[in-house]
Amino acid sequence: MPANLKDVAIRAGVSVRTVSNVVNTPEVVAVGTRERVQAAIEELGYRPNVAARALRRGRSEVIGLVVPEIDSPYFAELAAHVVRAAEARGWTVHIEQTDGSGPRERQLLDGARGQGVDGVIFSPWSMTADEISRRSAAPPVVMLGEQPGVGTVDHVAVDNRLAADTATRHLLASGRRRIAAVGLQPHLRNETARQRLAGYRDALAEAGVPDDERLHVAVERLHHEDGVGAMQRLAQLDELPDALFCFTDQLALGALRACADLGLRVPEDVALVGFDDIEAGRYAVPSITTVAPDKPRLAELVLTCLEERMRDHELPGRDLVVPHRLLVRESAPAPGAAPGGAAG
Amino acid sequence: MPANLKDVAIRAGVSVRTVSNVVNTPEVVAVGTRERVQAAIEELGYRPNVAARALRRGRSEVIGLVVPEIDSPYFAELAAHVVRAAEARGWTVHIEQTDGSGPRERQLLDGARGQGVDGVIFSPWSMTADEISRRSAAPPVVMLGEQPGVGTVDHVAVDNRLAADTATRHLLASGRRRIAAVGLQPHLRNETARQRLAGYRDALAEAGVPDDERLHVAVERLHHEDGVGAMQRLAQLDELPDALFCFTDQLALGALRACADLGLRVPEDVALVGFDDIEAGRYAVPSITTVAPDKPRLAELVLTCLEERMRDHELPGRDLVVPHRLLVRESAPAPGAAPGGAAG
DNA sequence: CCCCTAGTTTGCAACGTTGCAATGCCACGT
DNA sequence: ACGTGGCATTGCAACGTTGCAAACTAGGGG
Repeated sequence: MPANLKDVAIRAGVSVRTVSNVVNTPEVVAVGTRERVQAAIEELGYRPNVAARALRRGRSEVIGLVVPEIDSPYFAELAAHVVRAAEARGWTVHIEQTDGSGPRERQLLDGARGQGVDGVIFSPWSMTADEISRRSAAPPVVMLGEQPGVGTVDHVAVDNRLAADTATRHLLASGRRRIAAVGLQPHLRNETARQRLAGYRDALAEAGVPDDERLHVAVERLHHEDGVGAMQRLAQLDELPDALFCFTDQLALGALRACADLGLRVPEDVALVGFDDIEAGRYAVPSITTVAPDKPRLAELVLTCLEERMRDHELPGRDLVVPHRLLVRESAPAPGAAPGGAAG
Repeated sequence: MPANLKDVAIRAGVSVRTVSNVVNTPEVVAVGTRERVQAAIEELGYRPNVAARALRRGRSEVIGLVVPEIDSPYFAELAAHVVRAAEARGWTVHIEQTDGSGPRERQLLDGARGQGVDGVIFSPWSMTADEISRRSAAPPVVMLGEQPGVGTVDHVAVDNRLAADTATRHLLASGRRRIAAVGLQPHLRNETARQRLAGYRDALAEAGVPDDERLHVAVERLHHEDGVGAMQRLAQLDELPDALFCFTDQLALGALRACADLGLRVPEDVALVGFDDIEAGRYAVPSITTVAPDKPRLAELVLTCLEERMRDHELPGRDLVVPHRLLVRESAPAPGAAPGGAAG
């Protein structure tokens, strides 16, 4: 049985309340008493019971991180930052996986709310902001990823449309004209993918390059294997694409693998741009040119957002943008660059 | 304010206790009452308060997963399995990162214990089983990774020595003789690395190949960049190695990248074997031959272990082995295999 | 010598839930 | 009509903590 306040109180010869004060507001306790109590705490190895504390205080100091899959490198890297940033605030992080399924997202969001977390970071693939807003009350929610319209929920994301535009322009600038867009998920209400497609179209339109729908490749998920499949399908077109804008680095890495199998050289025959800047993309051969969201900033911003909402539950929905930059690497080098050279 | 049992009780015209019964043991409640109460629960959107429940029951249904870094693909993949397996048991998972630092491991292990988790899955890089055993009591701990001796704590791992032996034999069988071992971490008490080195030596000894210490490469961490550095250092030896046994796939991927930069062909000039079977290794060019632990089984086993220990806190420390297999892929093909072909 | 103040310490109640054991109710058998 | 047994429901207390406000102590001024 772990020691509780009472045990410590008896040992130190003070009241339970005083021990609680030593733990929570040591400055109001006389030095002598404080030391005596602290000694008793050490001796008994006392740790506050978080359940009791949460019950009494009405706060658990736990937040939920609800993502489609924690083993996708992007989410894993993000989670690492979130956990660190949470720790700096004295919070711990619950992880839940939705696999991107709508029912599961709904269930978890409802579940997580009763689950005694103080806030939820939610990365939806199927649910829209609207739907989420409607499930009112309880712990504040901050969404990852863009959303159409402004609900009552905050959302934090890079400017996907602009980023996709930048990425596509980069390919256009190096002379590519048949640029495929890989990563649409029409079976999900994936607003992020839509924004990226929109940005891709912006760039094509601006450059006067026709938007050939045969170059839009839908995928089931966003894993390596989907990238392989996408490239294989593209290879069957009458005319090969000369570049791929992949909506995630994992897709790009899959496409890269498929290119190798198809005997296509990257970037000579096909250039590749990815999204997310996952670690593996930096070390691939060739290294993957990618759009890098500022992940530490993203994590920090999301937590700040939650923090503010915990203080004031009535805040209106906000729409926060995280900076990003295009990291030009080997799979889609700068316009006139000489071939070869190390990763960025 | 979320509804509580009392609100529901009033609405349904029954006692608080009956509502509690409906929630926990519906079979003891008369059908009519049950339906009335369930309706009230729906209407008020009642969710049990987990803090109160945990306080009263003495169990939180939360387990802690303490790993060095959640963004390492191996741990991310493992976490995904652990979360899924936990969910099947109605548990949620807290994630904590130690960065492999000893003090931090100690702190978290102690912290997590007071933190109201029912059990801890702990993946140490610095602490030994001995040390962990000594920090007695409170929630049960199951360790990931091998440990010397048998403490009072369970540990679950693949047979690293055997696996390393198999991997090294594979390289020897294909004619390699100067095989480097990459991934020692002498600055940590990393027993896993030691076991892998031991297995590597077993294989060399058996084959009568001298164990050249210059081919043992220590690394700071186990990331891609460490693999790059290791390969670079190996390239400066008088005589190049003709194979690398890397203790993680990330190291192997880093080495692969370095080989490309050094103009070394894989596997023709240098063969690579990794460990962990992370997704990225399956799609690399060439794909990485690797030792694959059965991760789903590992997760399942760890949770079963915890479950048993929750029931009986006095169980002796156990030493559980998870199956593994060598996946032969392109970076170190089978002995007489023709070059080329797809990943496994 | 007493009162007041500031500085410490304390008791009580409550957070929402569930274990325990008691109570109430009804139908059945005698 | 009455006792009995079984099912359904209930009240009380407690889990460990902290908010609140009261109580106590000592020191200084009147």
